[in-house]
Amino acid sequence: MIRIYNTLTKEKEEFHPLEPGKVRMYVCGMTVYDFCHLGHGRVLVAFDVITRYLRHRGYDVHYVRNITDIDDKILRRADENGEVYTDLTDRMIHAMHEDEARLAVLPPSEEPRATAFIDDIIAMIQRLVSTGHAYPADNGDVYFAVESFPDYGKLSRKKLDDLVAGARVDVQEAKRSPADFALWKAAKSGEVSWQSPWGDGRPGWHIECSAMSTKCLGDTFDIHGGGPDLLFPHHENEIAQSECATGHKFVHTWMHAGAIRVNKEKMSKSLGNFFTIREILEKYPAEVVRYFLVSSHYRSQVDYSEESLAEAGRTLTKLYHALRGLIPAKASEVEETEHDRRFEDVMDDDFNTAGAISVLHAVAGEINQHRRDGNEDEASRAAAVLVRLGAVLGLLQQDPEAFFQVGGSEGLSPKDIEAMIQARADARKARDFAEADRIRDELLEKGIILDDSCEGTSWRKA
RNA sequence: GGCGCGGUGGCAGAGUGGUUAUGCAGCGGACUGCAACUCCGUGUACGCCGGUUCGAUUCCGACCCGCGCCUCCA
Repeated sequence: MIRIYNTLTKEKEEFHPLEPGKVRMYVCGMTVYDFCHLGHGRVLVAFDVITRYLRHRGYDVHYVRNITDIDDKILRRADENGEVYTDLTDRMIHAMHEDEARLAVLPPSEEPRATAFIDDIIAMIQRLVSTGHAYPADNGDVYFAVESFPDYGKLSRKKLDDLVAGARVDVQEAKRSPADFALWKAAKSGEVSWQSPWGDGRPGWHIECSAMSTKCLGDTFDIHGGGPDLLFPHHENEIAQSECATGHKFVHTWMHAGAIRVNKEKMSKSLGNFFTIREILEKYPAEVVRYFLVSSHYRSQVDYSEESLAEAGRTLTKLYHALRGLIPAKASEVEETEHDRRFEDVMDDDFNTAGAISVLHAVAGEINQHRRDGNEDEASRAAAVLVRLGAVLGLLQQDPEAFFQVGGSEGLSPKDIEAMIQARADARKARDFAEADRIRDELLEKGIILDDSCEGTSWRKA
């Protein structure tokens, strides 16, 4: 039985999808005006693992992750760059797909874009206007009337009075209440716009997710996820719009990832302390970054640091060492082990990936023991277990040699390295250990570590 | 100020009312020509103070500290 922490109820609940065996999940994706940073990466990887695990447990998962490709920030950035906004969004969507692929994030089942759903967005706003939950204002915008929805604040636990009193919200003459938010924004001259009953304009920030999720998954669906900073106001507003428009409960389980921090502060656009995924991937192998993300629970805050990434690299190296030189048995031919059961036990508990990784280490230890005992057959069966459990976390799917030797060495081709290894082997055979060690040291200086074994010598990047 | 989350061994990070997390680093041993890899062994960790209990790191209360949201941000 899978249990999931639901932000709406603030409790871990047994997970029962609305339709047995089927999971309908929506995750807020990117607003595409810049490269993805590690915070985006965390959400991408977290929900990728969740999807993989739900499928592993036999659910048919329909995973929708949107792209918001029209918005103030996009228009501003395109303007700064002096380009058509669609050129910017096309470029960023392409970059995002590259980042995802490198992090081994599987594509969602559907990836709807806001600009392809303008008709649905307008239809939803019309429904809200006609039922009195929204109103066109004098400035040409259409606003959601927050006070028309008594449940407003149920997700973020905020009281409307506090929000208004806080006065941090955008004070707008045109709004009836300061907490009201825009569903439709009137176009300024020269801006991209779509026709609507309220004049030319474009959607406000939150409505696109309500329209797309409802269109793709129905009025009510199982899981809605996203980053921690979307909880308010974005998700709160989505609930208000959707429940008022459809008259049904919007989402059963709300899931929010924890923040990535840098020096104890949240990594964020506004603080400017963010590292883009591609920046990080210049310094660390993608799987190491993924391992780092998966090694803590998806809801906990996690500090990004060079040291943490380095440690993740050392640890992942150890796991691949267990697989190196082994041909894993066919996973389908290896029956369920107690490791599989333990893995499911911990993952069933709100996707405890940290616990799951400890199972991976237990399996690796078992492989190494079998190998040491010369029990190749058992080792290859255990390797199959390691690879199949790794797959659920999106780890350990590479050929170990590819992992160890990624990129080769500066100035040395794999061929050069092999030649030096052979020269060292000859020296060792002649018991010229000074020469053998000289060669090993020379390679080490160039970032190559040698591992001897009874089958010969293999190398890896330091 | 309001709402919420958290403080676990040198570090990272799970978990539990009484029994081993796991990983990295360290130390001792085995293996090795020497290393690396691997294996074996090795650490009286649960912010502070009360309470409940036969027993609390785990439950309850207060306190201290850190973080997040309350405004665009994943």
